[in-house]
Amino acid sequence: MKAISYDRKSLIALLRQHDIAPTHQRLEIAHVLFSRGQHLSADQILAQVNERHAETSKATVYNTLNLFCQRGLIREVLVDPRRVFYDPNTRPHQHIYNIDTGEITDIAADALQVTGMPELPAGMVTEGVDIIVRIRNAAGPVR
Amino acid sequence: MKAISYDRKSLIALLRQHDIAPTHQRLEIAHVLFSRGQHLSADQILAQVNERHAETSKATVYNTLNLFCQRGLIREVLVDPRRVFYDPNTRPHQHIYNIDTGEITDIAADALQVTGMPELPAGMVTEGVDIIVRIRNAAGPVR
DNA sequence: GGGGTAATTAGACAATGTCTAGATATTGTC
DNA sequence: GACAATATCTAGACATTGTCTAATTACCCC
Repeated sequence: MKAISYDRKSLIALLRQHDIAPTHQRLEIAHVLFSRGQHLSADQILAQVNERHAETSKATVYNTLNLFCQRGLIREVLVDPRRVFYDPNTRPHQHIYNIDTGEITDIAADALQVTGMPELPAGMVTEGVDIIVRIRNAAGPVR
Repeated sequence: MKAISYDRKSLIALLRQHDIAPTHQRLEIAHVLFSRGQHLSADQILAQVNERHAETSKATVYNTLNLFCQRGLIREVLVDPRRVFYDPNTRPHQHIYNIDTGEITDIAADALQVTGMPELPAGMVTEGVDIIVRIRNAAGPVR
């Protein structure tokens, strides 16, 4: 990750760059996502935003995450059928998913290369290629 | 797809090969999956199995799909955060997902090649590599 | 055919995410 | 700053997908 300082001003600028009005709640949510740089679920974000004082509702967290996705500020990661994770890193990269622990790790895009992409039907364009490498402990899950 | 006839006897043999007792409900569910060779959600399978006469409960459909997955008879496909799709083709291959229509198409495994897999942490093994190519209509979604 | 085990069932429950209508905040204009 | 217009936020109802439980039913083997 490039070293970016995510103070209040940087976050406001970041939202403005993506045509998002920087409200208090949106800044709180952006702060949680970008300061940790981790892959978090809506639930985890809701909990962290309201850690000290309850100040953001569930609806706002979901609305905001969907808005951030639409505007290209963050990305969805679909690895666990039970919930969506959100990735503050939108530069091209792929993911390793530990099916025992649930841990998600990045793979740099320049490491992984895909060749042999088939022709798409006429009029279709590629929106993105998601790669998930599922790993587990060789000895089996810890019980 | 290899041409396989999925009559009752073949399906019974298929389940037995995977250590699954061939009950009436399991055969119905296997029939829906293998005769169409499509990617179906639990809901779609439940509806198709009970199309003529209601004979299989929701719980059984979910239990059976999970059992089939565990025993390697079918595979989960995670492309839509709202529901899991099940793929009767377990040979190595990847998927194209049309984000406008929801359509899922196979890519033959020998077409797509991935190079540059990073080293895994000690004691970890790869369970599988899932690739999803998200496509859409170049002109934007039909409204 | 009887007894033991495995499978199935209806419906309650859980988790994640969406929607609605009313309240609150923000912004631009004077 | 005050106002109006617009955008955002909220609580809680709702929807959907999937799991669990306790009781019933089917299957299998002797």
